Amino acid sequence: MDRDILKNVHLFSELSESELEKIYSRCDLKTFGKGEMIFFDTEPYQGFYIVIEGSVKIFKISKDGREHIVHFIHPFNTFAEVPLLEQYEKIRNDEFTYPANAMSLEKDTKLILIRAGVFYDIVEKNKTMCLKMISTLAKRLRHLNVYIENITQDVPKRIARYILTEQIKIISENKDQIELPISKHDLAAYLGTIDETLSRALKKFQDDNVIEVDGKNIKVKDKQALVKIAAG
Amino acid sequence: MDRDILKNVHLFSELSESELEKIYSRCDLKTFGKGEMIFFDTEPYQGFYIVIEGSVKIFKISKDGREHIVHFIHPFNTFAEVPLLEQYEKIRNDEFTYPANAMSLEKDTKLILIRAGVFYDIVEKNKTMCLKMISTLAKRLRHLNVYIENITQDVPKRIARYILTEQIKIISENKDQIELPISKHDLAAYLGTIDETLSRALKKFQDDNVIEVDGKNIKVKDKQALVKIAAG
DNA sequence: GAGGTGGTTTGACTTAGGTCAAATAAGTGA
DNA sequence: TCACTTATTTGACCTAAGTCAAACCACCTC
Repeated sequence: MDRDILKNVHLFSELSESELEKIYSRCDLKTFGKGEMIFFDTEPYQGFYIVIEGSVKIFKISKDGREHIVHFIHPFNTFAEVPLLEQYEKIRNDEFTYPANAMSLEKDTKLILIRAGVFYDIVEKNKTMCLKMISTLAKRLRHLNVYIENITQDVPKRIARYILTEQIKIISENKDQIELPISKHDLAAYLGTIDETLSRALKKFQDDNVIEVDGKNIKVKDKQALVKIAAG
Repeated sequence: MDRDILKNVHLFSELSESELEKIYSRCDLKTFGKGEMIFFDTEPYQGFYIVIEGSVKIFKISKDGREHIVHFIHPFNTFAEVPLLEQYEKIRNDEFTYPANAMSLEKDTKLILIRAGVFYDIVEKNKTMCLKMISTLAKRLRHLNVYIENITQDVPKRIARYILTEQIKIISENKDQIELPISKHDLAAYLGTIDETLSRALKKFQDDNVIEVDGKNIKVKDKQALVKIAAG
């Protein structure tokens, strides 16, 4: 791994060369296969991760066995920083587990593990990083707020919202065609539902001529209708 | 208001006298009646609040008009800091609304409003405060995680969990008797359900001899059973 | 091309929990 | 204490979305 990769990580973008070097020399690079578990919510907390390549899902399993995906993490973003930060005041406490499970979604997901001690050393000396951390947390908080807002809505609404916000990314390239970046199973879990319900709802949209589904490809045929459903 | 009140606010607990003075001289004290709105999620962001007396609920209204309470805020805690922090990098941007609604829950809820500018001035010079902010956010994040975990469970489970965690506070005074700190309506909204469903579920618990309900007073008669339901 | 192995879809069935409407109980100010 | 508003409970009913079981499909590998 090239050390300069660390510069792409927003959290580290304003560190000095020597600080980067310090982190680089003390972090672990790990590679995971598709579907491989990165950690369980039962295991002791070691530190947080940065995605370099591939993607990761963060999820919880409810007692009835259903999976609920809370985040997808893409390259240069971090995950599992929260226990670290929450513990800040009782620094270096050992008995702490991860708050959720994490699984690799792609064949060669490359991650960097930053151990708690390394992080504390840096953050204590670096206010900019501290502020960035705050900003990251705030964004995550907002994300969870949206998530909560969504799961209180019905499934078609959640799907419509998902498609519309996904589409925003694509529309900038002038297309009404989007490609799901994840499997339908993961999408269902992310939307807080199950495969069957998602499948049926998509079919209904198709029957109503709102979208056209072909595998992972979705073509929006009636954006107005979709917006209306999403707004509910 | 006494200036020393600010010392009770965890976020400010390690500020110097002069810093406290600066905040004190530049903040607004506001009083709200029960049920009075503090802000709507449509109005421009002004700054964050600190509860001095009384309590506050933070909630969202879904399009079908249902209310979902996300937080209850009690004395010496802050709320609505997130937009402030998220904006940190584009400091002092004006066009921003509150992410949710806030309403006073008691007759004389006293709040302090800290405007964005004041906060930025302080935090930029004070690393401890920065770290505390991180820790606050991290805790809030965890709270939301629990919240999400809960709303994916069925209503009886959510109630059981609520009772058990509420009871923890009381048990320290050796009681199996708890008193709901909020109305049943608010409890229902907090548990992500409606009054009727909450009522029926409580009745069921009572019929099953798990608890005894008398207005806001709940007596736990069979803690084992409750634990079992909560764990489910 | 046969046989796997996930991912996805369909159908038949069940149910938690929502809606609507109305009765009761509690709380509050004059 | 009365009158009136607000909170809580109850009953009858309905529906979104979950379960279970089975079929289908699209890639892979051998």
